[in-house]
Amino acid sequence: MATSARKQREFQQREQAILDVAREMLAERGYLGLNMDRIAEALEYSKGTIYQHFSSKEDLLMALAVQTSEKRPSMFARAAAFDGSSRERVTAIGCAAELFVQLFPDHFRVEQILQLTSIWEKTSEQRQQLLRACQSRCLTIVSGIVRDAIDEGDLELPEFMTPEDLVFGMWSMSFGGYSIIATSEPLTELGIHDAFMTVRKNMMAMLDGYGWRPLSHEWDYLATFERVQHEVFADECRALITT
Amino acid sequence: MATSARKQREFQQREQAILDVAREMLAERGYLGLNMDRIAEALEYSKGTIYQHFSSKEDLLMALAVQTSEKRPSMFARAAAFDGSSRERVTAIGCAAELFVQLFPDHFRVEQILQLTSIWEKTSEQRQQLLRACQSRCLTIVSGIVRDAIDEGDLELPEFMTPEDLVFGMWSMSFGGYSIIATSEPLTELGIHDAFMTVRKNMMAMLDGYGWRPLSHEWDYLATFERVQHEVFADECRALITT
DNA sequence: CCAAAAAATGACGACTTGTCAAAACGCGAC
DNA sequence: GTCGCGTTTTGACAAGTCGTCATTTTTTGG
Repeated sequence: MATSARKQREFQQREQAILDVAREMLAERGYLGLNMDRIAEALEYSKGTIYQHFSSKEDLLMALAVQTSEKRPSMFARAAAFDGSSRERVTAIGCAAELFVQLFPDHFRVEQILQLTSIWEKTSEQRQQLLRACQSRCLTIVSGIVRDAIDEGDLELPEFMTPEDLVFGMWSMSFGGYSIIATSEPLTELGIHDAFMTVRKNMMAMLDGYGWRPLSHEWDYLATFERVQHEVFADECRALITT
Repeated sequence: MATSARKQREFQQREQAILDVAREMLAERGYLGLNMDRIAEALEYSKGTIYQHFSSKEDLLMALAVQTSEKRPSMFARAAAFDGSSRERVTAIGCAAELFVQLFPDHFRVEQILQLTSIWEKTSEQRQQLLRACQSRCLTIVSGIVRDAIDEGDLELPEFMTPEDLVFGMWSMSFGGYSIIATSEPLTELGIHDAFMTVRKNMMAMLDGYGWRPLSHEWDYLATFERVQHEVFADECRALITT
């Protein structure tokens, strides 16, 4: 007999409830504090039931990562559709990336945990691919903008450089910057007073270095950044403030 | 009664042996595969003896990180002493950073494991400070070069930007880039054929963007890079090749 | 050679993860 | 209503790990 629709709905609701509890637990007590028994207890289910949804603790972790990761390509797509020059559009991507880490501050932790190979290996192939697909979609969106810039004559890449090489630079800069922000706390003590602003400026410098026109002294990209916040990600920004 | 010198030496040798075995185990089987019982067994000591050296598994991990980390500031210092323009010297730092990750490819993993807050918290305050001190020494060396550049008139930073903000950019770029290289394997599939070279070029673009003279089209910094490899880090490069 | 100090041992308690036989449940048939 | 059968849930359990500490072994100085 096919499982009734109601049953299925309940199953999905429970899965979401597990994820919610797990997310909170992870944020509060870290990877070692995430505990299948406690999750079961908190939800008043038995452990066996939890294991009907996730084959292991690592699989649960991966599910958490997938759920959040899926929001990034959609944010990137909205940013890429911003009406402006190619360089304004890549600025919009920067805005999306920054908002993403601010909206989902725990996601970075989860991703870092999963990058430990011994943990990654214990997760299901299927979920691994879901995660890779998100990454790949993001990269495609950004390299598309780089190609547009070249086609429109705003950018000429040096010989032997592909658009992907430049995307790799932006990726490194943002991933590295946000990782450092997330893990090395006393950045103000090191002389960095607004780390997110610093990431933006360093990114602008790199794009200036490649000669992506209009250069940052010819156009106020910080203003573009704010326009994107208001025009494209108004809801997200509001959510961030009320949090 | 003072412990005899021989005893002390043996103790230190054993500590090193533990670290060696742990390092290998970690490289082979990851964080979850690192196991105190197995370490004891491999060395033919009892577990209690291992715990005389390290108060916990996490403490052992931290010791591993400290041991490798200490080599970075010394490499940075040698790079900073390179005889050339300020921008050549910062290129030398880039060379040191790249060599460091290539010489100690596992170190990145260890650092990433430690960054999981739930693990970091279980390590001793003393070792935490050792690690922070290494980081701080590196930052000081690099920001010193930036200040030299400003003093010598090779660089003017935009208003409201400190030397540390620029150092943060270089740090983000290299940390992010090397992290991605270490964890996202199929980079060639994404269109990045020589990821280390790409990091170098992206770094040059950022410094060009800040107008750090001589700019990269006025000076062949890739040649400088190779000179540094031969003149400053000849031994390290040889070690890398023979590995 | 002996006694006291130091070092090494490994059985043990506490805690986790993941399994699975058994119990509880849901649902249609009668 | 209640019976029977397939499904779902349960929690005791096996296996594995960390870290401890009373006990045993080794070393040292006299």
